[in-house]
Amino acid sequence: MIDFQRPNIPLMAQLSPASAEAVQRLGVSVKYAAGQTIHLRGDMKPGLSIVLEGRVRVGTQTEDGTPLTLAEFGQGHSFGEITSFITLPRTHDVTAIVESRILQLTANDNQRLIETLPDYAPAMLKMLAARLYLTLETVEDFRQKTPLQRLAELLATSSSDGVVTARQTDLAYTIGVSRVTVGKLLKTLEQKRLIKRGYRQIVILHPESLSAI
Amino acid sequence: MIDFQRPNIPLMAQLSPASAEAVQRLGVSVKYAAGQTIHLRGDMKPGLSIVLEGRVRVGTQTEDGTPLTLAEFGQGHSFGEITSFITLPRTHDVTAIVESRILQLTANDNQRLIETLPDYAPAMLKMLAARLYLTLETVEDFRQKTPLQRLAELLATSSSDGVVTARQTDLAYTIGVSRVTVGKLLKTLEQKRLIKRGYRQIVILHPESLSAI
DNA sequence: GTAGGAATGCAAACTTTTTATCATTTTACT
DNA sequence: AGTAAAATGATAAAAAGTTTGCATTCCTAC
Repeated sequence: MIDFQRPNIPLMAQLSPASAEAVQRLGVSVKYAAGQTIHLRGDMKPGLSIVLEGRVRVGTQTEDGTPLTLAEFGQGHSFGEITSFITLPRTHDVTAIVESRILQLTANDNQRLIETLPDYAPAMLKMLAARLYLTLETVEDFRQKTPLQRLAELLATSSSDGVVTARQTDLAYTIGVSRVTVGKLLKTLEQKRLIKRGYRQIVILHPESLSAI
Repeated sequence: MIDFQRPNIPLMAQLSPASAEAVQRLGVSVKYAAGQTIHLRGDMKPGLSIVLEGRVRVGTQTEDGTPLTLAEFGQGHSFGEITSFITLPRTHDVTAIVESRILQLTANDNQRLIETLPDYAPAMLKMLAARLYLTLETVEDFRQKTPLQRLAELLATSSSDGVVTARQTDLAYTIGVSRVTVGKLLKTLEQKRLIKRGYRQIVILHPESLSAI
């Protein structure tokens, strides 16, 4: 097994303490209440955001407006990088899970940081490259893997302390199948004693076997 | 209809003529014969490549080794950016379609360009952001759209002069279904007079209706 | 602590996709 | 020009996934 670099890097962790502080001085810190929307898919408001405190949920909605969760970001993680470099609509909804402080940087702020902080552009490039890599792998998974494999991988990678806290509806959306199918797949995984189904949560009993599917 | 920036930008087109020349001076130009492999999925050889002349094919292989085409890149386009920023294996195979000259830049070269050319990092950031955007949209398409919609979109976006030159096997792999399904879908599109099926090619009769599916 | 909403479990009917084959057409190569 | 390989067209049977519907369980907010 080759020891790859972990391709999931918080932007702030890549910066020197001095640079991280310069970033915080330039941006505007905004407080969001639990559940509050930070921005919506389709918004044309450009800018980079960094989670200073708290936790945010990245997702979309169904046509009928039901929110769906795709991922969560904690402290030090950034989002909205794309819109700070190129004029494009937001790809996802972002809402605060708990009360959170988000550092907001305009495209101009971002430009200035690139010019003034020598380690900023490299950190951003590395982060974007890592995110692109993960996204490309996701596409390959959709092409080549079965829903069961995608589900097993999702559970294995998104568990913390052996527990995945998510609705089946969200798991379903993430791997691109219906909720009913996720229900069936979870049942087969449970019958194989790899997981245990619960309300809004899955307990991972055997992570290695899950990843191996 | 909002006029988005086209998110498919050749790196070299983003650089000033002087910078483009500096890039060429630093890298090594390698000539590849038609059909020759430039690198393979899984390779751990890092580095950025730029197509100076010719055309390359990006793809993968099935387990039995049959090559599959996902995309083609022409002059000015770059590939392998990810590996020049972070130590990760290649995500795709790349081969020359026709005799091509490829500029090879090591991770160190790349680093030096970031430090010395003021417009290099911004160009690279913009390109990576654009590519990430397209890839995220691809993931969303897999989640939300039907194979027919994915096929129609693929045909609409990858036609040049109203013709898409590709095997059904490649179209199938790209949209994540079997060749038989692509055959059926193409048949229904033909019956709707939106396309015309041919050997190794699809003629687009009505691009607007295709995009509208 | 209870009511109402949210999430899950499950079954049946239906639709879509895959797999497996095979004939036919087109192309590439000698 | 003739032949072998490659690609396409098509079909049937099997498998997988979706939709619909409903019962049950769990949780949250009065």
